[in-house]
Formats: sequence, structure tokens, C-alpha cells
Amino acid sequence: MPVMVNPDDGQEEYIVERIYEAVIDQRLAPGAKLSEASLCTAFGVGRMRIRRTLLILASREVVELQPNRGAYVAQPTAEQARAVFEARLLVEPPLIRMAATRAKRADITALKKNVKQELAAHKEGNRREAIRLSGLFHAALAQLAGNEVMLRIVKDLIARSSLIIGMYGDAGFSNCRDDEHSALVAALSVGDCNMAEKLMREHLSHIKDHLQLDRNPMAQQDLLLLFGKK
Amino acid sequence: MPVMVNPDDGQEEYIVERIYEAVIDQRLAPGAKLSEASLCTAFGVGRMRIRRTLLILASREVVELQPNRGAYVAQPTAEQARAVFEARLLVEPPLIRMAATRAKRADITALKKNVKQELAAHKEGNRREAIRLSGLFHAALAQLAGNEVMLRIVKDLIARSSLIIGMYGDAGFSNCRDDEHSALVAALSVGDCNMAEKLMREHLSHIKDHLQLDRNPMAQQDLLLLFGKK
DNA sequence: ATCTTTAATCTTGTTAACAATCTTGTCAAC
DNA sequence: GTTGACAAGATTGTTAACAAGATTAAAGAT
Repeated sequence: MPVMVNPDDGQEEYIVERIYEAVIDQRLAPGAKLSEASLCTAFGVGRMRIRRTLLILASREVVELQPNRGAYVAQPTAEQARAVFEARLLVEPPLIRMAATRAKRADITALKKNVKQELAAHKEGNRREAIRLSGLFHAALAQLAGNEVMLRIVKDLIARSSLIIGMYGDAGFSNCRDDEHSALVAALSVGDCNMAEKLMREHLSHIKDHLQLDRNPMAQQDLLLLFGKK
Repeated sequence: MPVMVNPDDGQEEYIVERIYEAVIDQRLAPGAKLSEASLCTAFGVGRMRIRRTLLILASREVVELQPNRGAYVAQPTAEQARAVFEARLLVEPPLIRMAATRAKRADITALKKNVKQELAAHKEGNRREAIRLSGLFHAALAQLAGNEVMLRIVKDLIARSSLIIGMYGDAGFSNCRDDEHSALVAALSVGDCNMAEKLMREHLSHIKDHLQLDRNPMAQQDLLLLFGKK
């Protein structure tokens, strides 16, 4: 599922998408350095294209550009983490309500398939795939609401959520529990808007509540600074 | 009030801001061409910086980049216009509810001042200033909610709304009626969350309902094409 | 006279070299 | 042995020239 940057970006769209996915899958940890040279060789393109790609990612706040120092995968602060999940809590419940009234039979089927795959990934202990499918699930729900503007917003929030979960989530816990996704689909399949909205609210609250926002958020380079001196 | 792109963009932040404002004030009409050369001379900077600026604006969907053809102020379709206002209708009412619980005395005073200036601009027939102040009013409300993520989202929606009103709004009508803004402030000043939320919903609905989305959307260069031949 | 084709001009896209900044490693001084 | 300065290397930022594509104008054909 493409992130759908502007069609203008046509040529480097897939590079943005690859990095975006890597962030969502948590193959790229928060704070990871994205040097121009390595990305150039990795994707086999010129520096200019990489530069544009990084700028696009920075505008989505998935990457942080430090002047003269390079690009790093963003490290959301606790405050930003709170804001992101508060935003999702504000946006996604009404969206799923809209989705509930518009969802067709085929849509429900696709969602069920998604949840099933997610469950399978969990049983296999494939955490990355589970996280990826979980993000796809929420994006698919937003898409059902039939509002491209909101879809873009939700997708960006999902990507940032992955960073947040990577930084503040319990190592053992997934970001979304599958049974909650199943319950959401169940509410949708019987067209219960109110229930769907309520479940979504609870679902997001659960995720948010399992974050350890008071934990000292640190990545590689911060660790060095921390242990170097007092 | 800066649009708050990433701090990284430091150097060209003010160029982005200037163009952004020009779009909001409708000094730049939808479809207007933004050639690199003219922007370079206008701002006295190199082509590279202008290019980055345009890319940032494109990522906000305020500018459309056509490959090998240049940058143009975006021309939202009727469908996009609908989606933008639906998004605002989804987002801003709950936001003003949050704002109502958090607003301090000084905040209310600032809002009242804003509305007063807006009213004055209207009486003077200064449509641009009225539109600008109206946008600031909505942004200030979003800021009161205390969520930076939502603030950014709302600011982007406001900028796109200006384009939409420029394309689909009645020429004689302002985008926001001042009395409605006054009523919103009144509800806030007595801390009536429910009333504030209700008023905001009605307010945005009114704006949306006054759009003529069935009108054939055309901008300057399209006019030229239309009258040139045929 | 109108339409099509073609050449000239202009705008955008790309590449490569250069400049500036930061990082890293080394050496000397305390 | 640690700290500081200094220099070498590497990375990012900028500039300028070049290439590619699009628009415009003119010329020719129908």
C-alpha cells in the first residue's frame, strides 16, 4: 500500500516508500543515521534524489534533518508521543464510524483476512510482520471512510506511532492486540457504528496506556552522551 | 504565527512562510505559476533553496509540482474540497472542546482582539486581511487545544481551505462570518464546551454549504486557454 | 486561412565539482 | 594519564555548468 505522496514525486516515490516501510517495520530504529552516501549506493541513485527523499520524509516528521550533520530517523519526545496518540484518539474513532456505514461485504472480508494474517504472524513470533499488518489494518479502516485527506493524516500518524512504540513500548508487547482488531471487524460486519467507535477508542487507549512515556527515551547516540560523563 | 515547519528548514523557513501566507491571503490564486527564476529573484536566493521550498509546499499539498513543467499553486478538485471540509468538520469541533477547558483569561482576550480586528477589516472592505485573520482565528483555537500534532494538521487544512474558498466561494462572501466567530469566543469565555463544539460544527457547515462545488473550477491560465481559441 | 511540422527559446532536471562544516584521530602539554 | 589543541578525513551544503524536456514562434502544406 503506497503512502501516496504527490504524484509529482513519481520517480523517488518508491524510495520514500521503502524507507517509510522500514521505519514502520522498525527495521530502522529511532535515531538511526541515514547518510546520503549509503542511501545513494543502497538505491543506486544520485545524491540529489536522496536529498529530496529525505526532505519529504522530514516534512512528514519521520526523519529529522540536522544541519551539516545529516538525517536521522526521528526520535519523538514523550510529549510528541502523547500528542500523536491523542490525535489518533481524536481522529480514528469518528473515522471508523464513517467506515462502518460505508463498508461493503468485500471490505469486511479483506479486513478479516488482514487480522488473520496478523494473528498468524503473532503465533510465529514474527513481530515485524505483525506490526506491519497492524499498521495496514488501521490504514485500511481509514481508507474505508472515503476521505483521502484524512487517510493521509492517519497514515502519517501510524508511521510516527511505530517510532513511538519502538521507543516507548514494552519489548514483549505488540502494539496492537489482535483480539481487539477482531472485535473491531466484528462490530463493522454487523454495522454497529457506536460499538465500533467505542472499541476503537478503547483500543487506542490501551496502546497508549502501555507506553512507558516516563522511560528515559534514548537511542544509540544519546547513550554515548549519557555514559561519557555525568 | 509561523507555520512551524521543521526547525531543520531554518534558512528557508521564511520563504515557505511568505508563500504560504500569500496563498492564504489569496494574493496567489489557485493555478498561479511559481517559476523558479522569478522566485529566485524575488527572494534573492539560489535555485536550490527555491527548489526545496517548493518541495516542502508540495508535500503540504499547497503547491503542485508538474514534472518538467514547474510548480503551480494547487487547484483542489471538488472532491478534495469536500474532503478538506469534512476533515475540518471532524477535527475542529473536538479541538475547540479541548480548547474550552484549557483557555485562560489572556487567551480569550487575544481571541476577542482577533475577532475585533477581523470585523474592522470587514467594514473596511479589506477582504484579504479578513481572510487572513479568520485563518489565524482558527489556528489560534487549535493551538489552545495544546496538541502540536493537531495544530500542524489544522494549519495545513486552513491553508488548503483558502485555496478552496478562492476557487469555489462566492465572490461577495467572506469565508467566515464574524458573528459566528464572536459566538465561538462567547461560548469559550463561559467555558461551555458543548456549545462551543456545536457552534464550531455549524460554523464549518455554513462555510462548506456556501461553496459552489458544482461550479466549473478554473484558474487564470485556464481562462487564457479557454479564450485563446475555439 | 487553418492546421501541422519544425526550429528556436526558455524552463526545469541532473550532474559534477567546489566550499563549508563536522567528526575523528593524533600529538603535545599539563 | 588526562586534557586540550590541531590536523586529516569524511559528510553535508552550495554553486555552476550541462542536459533534457516543454513551450512558443515561424514556416510550409493542405
